[in-house]
Amino acid sequence: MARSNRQRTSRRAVYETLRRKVLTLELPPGAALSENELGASLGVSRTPVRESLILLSQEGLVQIFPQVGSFVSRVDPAKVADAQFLREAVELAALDDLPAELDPELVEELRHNLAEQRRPGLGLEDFFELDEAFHHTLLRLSGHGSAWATVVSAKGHLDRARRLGLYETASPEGFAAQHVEIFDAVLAGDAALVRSAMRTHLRAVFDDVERVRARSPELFATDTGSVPVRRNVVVWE
Amino acid sequence: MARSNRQRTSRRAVYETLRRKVLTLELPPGAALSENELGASLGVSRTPVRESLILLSQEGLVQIFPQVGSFVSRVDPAKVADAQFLREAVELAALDDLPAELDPELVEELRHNLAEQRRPGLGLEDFFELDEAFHHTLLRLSGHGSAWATVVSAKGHLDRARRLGLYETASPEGFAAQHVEIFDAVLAGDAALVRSAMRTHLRAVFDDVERVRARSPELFATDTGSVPVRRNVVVWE
DNA sequence: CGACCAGCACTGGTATACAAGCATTGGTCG
DNA sequence: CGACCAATGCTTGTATACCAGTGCTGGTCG
Repeated sequence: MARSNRQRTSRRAVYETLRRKVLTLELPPGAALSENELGASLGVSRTPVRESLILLSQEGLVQIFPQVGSFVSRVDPAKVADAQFLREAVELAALDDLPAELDPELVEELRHNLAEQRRPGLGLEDFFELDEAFHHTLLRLSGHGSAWATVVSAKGHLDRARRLGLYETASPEGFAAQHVEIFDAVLAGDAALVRSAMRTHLRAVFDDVERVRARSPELFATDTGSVPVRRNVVVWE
Repeated sequence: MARSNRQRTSRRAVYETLRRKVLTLELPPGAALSENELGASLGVSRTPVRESLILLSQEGLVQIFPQVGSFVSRVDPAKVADAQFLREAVELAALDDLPAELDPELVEELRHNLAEQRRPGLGLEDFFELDEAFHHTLLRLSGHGSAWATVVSAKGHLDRARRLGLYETASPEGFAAQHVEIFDAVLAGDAALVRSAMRTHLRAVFDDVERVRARSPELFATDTGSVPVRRNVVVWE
């Protein structure tokens, strides 16, 4: 008898909330995160908050300085590059490994996803969700869907940077078109074309990040080892 | 002014101890992990133990069932395959990305490492350490050394399985020879040869795991969702 | 004898109390 | 006026107390 593994513990809720807020920049890079404050504002004690921060810290989204404070990590260009490299490696390897017969259900899912992406008046957050699902489904298509989890946890830095990029450029249409290009190449079974289309797509995302960096350097880390000052520079509000 | 980021908190010590014990199979798959017992045996309270277990659980090395118990994860073949896939993707992509001029310092490090691997009377644990360092240095050679951290945290399952394999076959010599082969191909700058040698090597590791599985099925998971019984079946002892 | 059921012991989840350490800040002293 | 320094309030780290829920177990009742 399989038991529901879903834990609706308060730690899980806090973790997901905080992670979302960090990724959506609602908690901007550099913001101070006090366990006490967060607990009070979320209506729980320090314990679940603290445990969530530890998890986020392992993902690199939060930095914890003992006896000093916890802070939302600044976007580290080196880590963004790492995430980019890892993601590209995994996604390209997966596409190299596509089966001869594609799962029609997943293909239909992709088709529907792409249609949604082109829906007029689509919100930015909605586009991100569809984008995530698109890439995840591509991985599932090659039978390596569960590797997505690792990619996700590694690409936190990349995601924040991408979001910054889209907030500025505000044109998901170009990316959506690239998605279609990839999808068509997959359907055509043209491995080389799939590879180059995906690589172009992912590199475009990366270039976007670099543009943002030139404009908003304060969100990016310079020295990862340095300890930020306490309360003065806090962006929190 | 850069501050020492090294935290020598008790949580860190507990985490590293537990992780090592899980990876070396000193805590075998399926073993029950009581926060109270562990705390008592390590001389700390539940808190650092608990936080360590949460971290290990995020890595997939431990499973936590609320109000039931925490257990060392059984080796999940699907996760082993995932780790294998991810590792292969990353390492091959890195080797595709080698610079024209190799860092002579790293090359020397690799040469020294390989010499150590062939030292007679080498212990199994020592070989593992060298093996890790070898692959990590290869990544550094391509400038993607920091991506290794993600690979490490994802390949926990793979490592345990590999260890099982080496305990049985007990012949690191074959793997050491493959390492030399890869290294020589890198020096020669033969990208295609590098790729095939590395792929052969990693696949050999994976096949080893499958052999072990046939012999010791009790260490492997069948249904990841099922909750193990409490104290009876415990392998601990 | 067997099925059932209530109590019990143990689990992890959460809240709280205390400890150790850092940074700011305001005052004092040279 | 400036450098120094100690008090103070904040931080995270750790220990402990309590809670809700689970599986086992032994006794009871049919």
